[in-house]
Amino acid sequence: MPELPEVETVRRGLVPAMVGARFARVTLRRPNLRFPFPERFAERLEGRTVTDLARRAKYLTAHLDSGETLVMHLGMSGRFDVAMPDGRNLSPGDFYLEGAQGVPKHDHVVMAMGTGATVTYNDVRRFGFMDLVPTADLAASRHFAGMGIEPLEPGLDGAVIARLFRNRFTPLKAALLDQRLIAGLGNIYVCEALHRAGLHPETPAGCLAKADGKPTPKATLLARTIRQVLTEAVAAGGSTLRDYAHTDGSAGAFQHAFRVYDRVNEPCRAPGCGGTVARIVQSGRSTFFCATCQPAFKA
DNA sequence: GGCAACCTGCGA
DNA sequence: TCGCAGGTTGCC
Repeated sequence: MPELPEVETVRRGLVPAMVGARFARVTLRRPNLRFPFPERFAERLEGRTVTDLARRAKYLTAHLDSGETLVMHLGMSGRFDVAMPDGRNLSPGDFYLEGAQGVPKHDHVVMAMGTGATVTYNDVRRFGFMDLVPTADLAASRHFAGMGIEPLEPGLDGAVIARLFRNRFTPLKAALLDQRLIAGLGNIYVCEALHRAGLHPETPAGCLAKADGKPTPKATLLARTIRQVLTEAVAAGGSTLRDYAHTDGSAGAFQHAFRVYDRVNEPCRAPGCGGTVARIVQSGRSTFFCATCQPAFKA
């Protein structure tokens, strides 16, 4: 469940259980997720204290007092179950449905903290991964080298979009999904941001830059709608889709605010539009848009 | 650039 | 049974 707002929601849910806490016991239920776990993974965590839990794009980074950083990515279906010592369950972002036998399937990593809290990583499809990197090398690591701008940090504006997209013929949809340009957007929020900006997803990305490289008004608008949709989604606790249950009120709610995503053949939610949401496939993935709000680009 | 691959589950 | 799913990678 992993675009920027969901990962940020997870981060906030993990902070009370992890920051300042020591790993007492780390149990791996299998040798790998998407990649093998690092050498001596559990031993390198056990006894170490988490000094800070941050997010970069869709990655979580837990800084340890050992000088290493635990890097975590949720892939498509990764999530955390957080059991606090007082019995509260803070599982952030979403919740898995308990299996028929009441045993959660796909619990791959169990982290027992010295405080008594237990943090369990669950990932049905195992596209997520964990890694340990020297904190000093983090920015240059394979995970973060070449990563694009953080969209909610100050700086993403029309001029940046124009500079990043200038001379590119790739469709806007693909350009916005390219983590080397802007890092943190995924399928949902790209569709939503393009809709709010009134931009057709097949528009060549370079169309947002004028001949002199300056931003078009649409570039400025897109920068604004990206930040707007992400900010609203973070405030809503992210989006929770289909197969996840809402159990204690902290699951995401932004899916109710989708204007186009996963709404093919339903009415466009733009005020007074009256159009119908369409679905196309771009680089193998669904794109949802409203042809009325987002007309094909004309040069 | 696109596209299949990684893996599992769900709904049509 | 097939198609589809919030991501990323590596190979055309």
